[in-house]
Amino acid sequence: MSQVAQAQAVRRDAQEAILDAAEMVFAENGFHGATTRAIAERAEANPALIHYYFGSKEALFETVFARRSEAINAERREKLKALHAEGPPSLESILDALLRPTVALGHDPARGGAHYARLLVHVASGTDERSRRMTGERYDAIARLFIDEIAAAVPGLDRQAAVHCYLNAIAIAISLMAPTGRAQKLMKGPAEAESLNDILDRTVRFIAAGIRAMAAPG
Amino acid sequence: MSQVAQAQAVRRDAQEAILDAAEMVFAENGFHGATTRAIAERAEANPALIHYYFGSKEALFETVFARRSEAINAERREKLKALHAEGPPSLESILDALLRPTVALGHDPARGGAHYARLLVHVASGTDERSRRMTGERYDAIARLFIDEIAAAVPGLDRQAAVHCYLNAIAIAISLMAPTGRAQKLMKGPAEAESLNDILDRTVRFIAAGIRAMAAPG
DNA sequence: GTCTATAGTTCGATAGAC
DNA sequence: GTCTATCGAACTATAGAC
Repeated sequence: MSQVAQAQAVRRDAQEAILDAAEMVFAENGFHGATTRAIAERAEANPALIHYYFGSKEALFETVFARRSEAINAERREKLKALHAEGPPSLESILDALLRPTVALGHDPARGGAHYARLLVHVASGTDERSRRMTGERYDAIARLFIDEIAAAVPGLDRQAAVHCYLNAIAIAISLMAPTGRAQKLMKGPAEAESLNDILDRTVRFIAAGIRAMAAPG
Repeated sequence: MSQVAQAQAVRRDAQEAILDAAEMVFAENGFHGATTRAIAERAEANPALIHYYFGSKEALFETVFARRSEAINAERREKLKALHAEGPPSLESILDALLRPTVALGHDPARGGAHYARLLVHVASGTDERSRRMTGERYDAIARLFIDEIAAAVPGLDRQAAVHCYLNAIAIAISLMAPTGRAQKLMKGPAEAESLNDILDRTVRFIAAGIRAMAAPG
């Protein structure tokens, strides 16, 4: 490796180290609860590098939020494509394609997205202007795609109802992304360990039944 | 009114003005995004009064969060009591009793709880230690009560499933508390205005169907 | 390209006058 | 009980050395 290539590798690693650290620190307490100092410290990088690479704390936040969104939505589209290759997909398989890429973030350590999952909870449930804009920019297109899929899979479901069904599904997905331990706390007896597939199966069954109930009149 | 009583009235109003202002400012950007200066400014009170009355920003935050929680849960218990006076309540009526007092906060201006609704979204969806503790302190008891009600209303639903059903219901309720306009944004055509009763009716129908699907095996 | 040092604000909290 | 004034710390961001 030439000296130039090595320098570029170091430089790229430093940027990614900052992004990884920022993902962790922003996940903990959101945008306002994080400090660029804490991010630089965790990245073992110089505080000034954050501004050199990203320009501002705000720009770093948006970069971190955007970084994994394309991979998530690409995975969703691939799953949809695979489903359609086998004929009209079932509502359950559509919901699995929608939920699995995000719920897995918090439950599948191999993916390394646990911190992004918590960050996504912050932004997706935020009511401030920035959160709404960022959510829209990265997730409105995929939302419309899945709303159309849901509407097509359930006869009698009009588009307005499909939108509400999609938002209900996402609301539940958000609550599953970042485990808070509240379920275990509310159980009376000892909680059984649940696999990702168990969680998705029961959740998809719940949402699918809810959606079909919205198609029936009255 | 005596001078003493008047002074006490003024003092009580100042405290409440700070609480009202804090509710608004904390609602906007959460705990870390709020400043005691902004709260004092909006309350038209002296910044030092916040520490005099409440001790710290942290204590003020917890006081604001707790202030409306008892009223919300008392309303839920009253609704449950009224339902039981007419025999075993239906699942739908139980869910209405659970959701209406919180969803109404954001949609019923007369209640004046729109800011608390947004604050509740922050805390209830937060994954940090303080959010989890505060949610547990104020809402775990009522959660266990409704989990028992749901389990009793749906034959074949075990307690573990009832806990998940409750959490799914709350996740959807949280998404409805603070309107973000995303539903309107995702509609293709012009959105029809929805009343609180319309929102609750369709949401209760969705959740009830989901819960009943969890009772059936497989 | 990466660092040190620090500017310029703004924060939560408090001391002390009245 | 309520105010003014301010402290010390922490913040984002940047200027300038290397």
